[in-house]
Amino acid sequence: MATTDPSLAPTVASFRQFNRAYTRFLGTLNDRYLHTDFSLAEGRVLYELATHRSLQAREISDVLGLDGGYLSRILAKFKKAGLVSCTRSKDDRRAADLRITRQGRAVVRTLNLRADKQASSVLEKLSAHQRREFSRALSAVEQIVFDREPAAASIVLRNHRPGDMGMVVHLEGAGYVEQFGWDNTFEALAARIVADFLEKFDPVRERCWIAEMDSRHVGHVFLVQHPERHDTAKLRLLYVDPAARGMGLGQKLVDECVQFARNAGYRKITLWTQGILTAAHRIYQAAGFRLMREEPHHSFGKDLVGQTWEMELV
Amino acid sequence: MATTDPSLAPTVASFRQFNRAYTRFLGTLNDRYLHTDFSLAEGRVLYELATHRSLQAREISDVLGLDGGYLSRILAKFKKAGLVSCTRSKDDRRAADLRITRQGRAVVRTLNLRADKQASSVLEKLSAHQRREFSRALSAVEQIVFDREPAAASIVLRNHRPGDMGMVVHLEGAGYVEQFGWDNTFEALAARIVADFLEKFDPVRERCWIAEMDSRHVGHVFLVQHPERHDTAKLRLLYVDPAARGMGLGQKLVDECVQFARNAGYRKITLWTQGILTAAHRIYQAAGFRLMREEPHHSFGKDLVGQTWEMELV
DNA sequence: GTCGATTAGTTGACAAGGTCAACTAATGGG
DNA sequence: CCCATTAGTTGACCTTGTCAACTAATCGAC
Repeated sequence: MATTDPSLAPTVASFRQFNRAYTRFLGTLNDRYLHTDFSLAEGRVLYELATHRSLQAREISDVLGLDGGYLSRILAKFKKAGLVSCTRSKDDRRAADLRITRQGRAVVRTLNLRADKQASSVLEKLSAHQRREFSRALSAVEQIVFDREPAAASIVLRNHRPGDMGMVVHLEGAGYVEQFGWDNTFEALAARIVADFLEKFDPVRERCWIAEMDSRHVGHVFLVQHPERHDTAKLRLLYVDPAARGMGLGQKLVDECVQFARNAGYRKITLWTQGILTAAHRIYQAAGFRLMREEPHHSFGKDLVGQTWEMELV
Repeated sequence: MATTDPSLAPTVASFRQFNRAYTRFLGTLNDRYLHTDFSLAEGRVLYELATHRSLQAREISDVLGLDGGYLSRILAKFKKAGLVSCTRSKDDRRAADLRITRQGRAVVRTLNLRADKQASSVLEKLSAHQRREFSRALSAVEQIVFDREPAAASIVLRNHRPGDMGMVVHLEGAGYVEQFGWDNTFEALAARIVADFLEKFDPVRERCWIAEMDSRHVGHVFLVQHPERHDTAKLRLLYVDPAARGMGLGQKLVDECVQFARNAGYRKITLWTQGILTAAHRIYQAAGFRLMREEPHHSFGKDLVGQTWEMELV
């Protein structure tokens, strides 16, 4: 029965401690649902009704996993209080179409207001930076605990802001070391690239895109002026975090670069990459790049094959 | 009633969503407490008894916030099952000293094992990197939601690893921009400093310390060889995150530097800082540095006063 | 069409978890 | 010594939620 990996132990311990503490926290939070006459289950039913034009009891009990009998009584209470109206369904005369009434909506508004105020009271003392950190942490926990597949739609591209270059170096450094066992001279290279980028940054001819998912930095790419040739752009530091793989993010980032380069008047884009980064090659190929040269070299503590890819812009 | 800051709204929304989801998660998690014959409350009482040699009912109900009558019944059940023994207290013959029995401990072990297994089942598919991220995220959430004062004891100093330099740049870049309104040329400078550090790193004469609190990077400092003078060390990039202020971390980091410099045979340590960083000055002063020179300069988008501090090592 | 299986919703019975107040017995301060 | 207080127990009761039996409508197969 050697089911549990012992190296997981510290994580398990903090996870359990967190769960204990959060159980207590949510207990007081949901205590007599925000000091109203509603139970948590009732609140959830009302919320469900408020977010749909019309529902049947069946659908509610399915979604919320409530016992049919229990739900029936909750709905009876709501009907009596005038919070929902109930008409026999046209299609199926066993079922009843439930709709929230004007009063029902008023109650939901009150509940929402209270819940918002309650949440704010915990969060109001946070600085803007802490707020971002907090959102990021919540989404990280959710993703792992609920095994949530992140939605591609929730990824936002934006330009760089202070602090971003550091994250770029961090992700590149930690990522390639973990995945390919490179040493930290690679991190040094990344740091130098971003330092150069910031210092010589020409907003008309150069750009950096940061991909964020729920405020978390999950990818990036740079397009910069080639140091020697004025009509050539260089694509650098393309990165997609493991948390956001398989969502076409790499392609999206490269496409942004190509489009920008075209608009900026470049005639050619070039990039340098490594032979082992096959996932990236597919992206470059799909975007229209072609492999021009390969040369072996020893860098980052490994024997690697450097590749130069190019793309002519029409 | 304009109590709530509107810019907090997105954070509040994700916080509430998280709470809803976590309520459900903990509900299934604690459902009939791990499929044993114990309720969650019973489990907590037993846990409390297992972690203390001897307790009185009063203490338990205080700590766990349980109703006295309810607790009494829970304890009656435990006594009947032989999980706790109960002797009238010597000091106060109203009260009873409760102790967990051998059988009781066996039950706790079983519960713990199950809880561990359950937690592992959520976490086992994580990579080492994700595990660290997860621990970090949990501790960030805890700190904000439970307003936990971090314990100075929980801060660990270690040397740099891959990914750390990026975090250094990130924290410096985001931190000084947020606090003092500097522009991102400062981040560029930080990136260049860490790139130089990694490339020329001499482990005998140079060092970087990373301060971690619950796996989160909350501070750092560098001690490097002075570029011109062989007998002089340079202290660079001292940083203490707002989350770890007031715990003497800055002092601890500087002291580490001084001690290392002494052991490495340096005769002098020098550092360059800015006039507005008064909190840091106190630390340097306390460590034995003296302000040598000041000169105004325009950098990072601001008018600043550069300061050179030095310390002779005996 | 019609018959049996299925489904929507309701209802009664009941169990688990938890609260409240009254009670006993011991303590402790004036 | 007396009265207010405290530790713990117990009975009454409430809320939440489950289960199974029930009615009424529907659906599919023949």
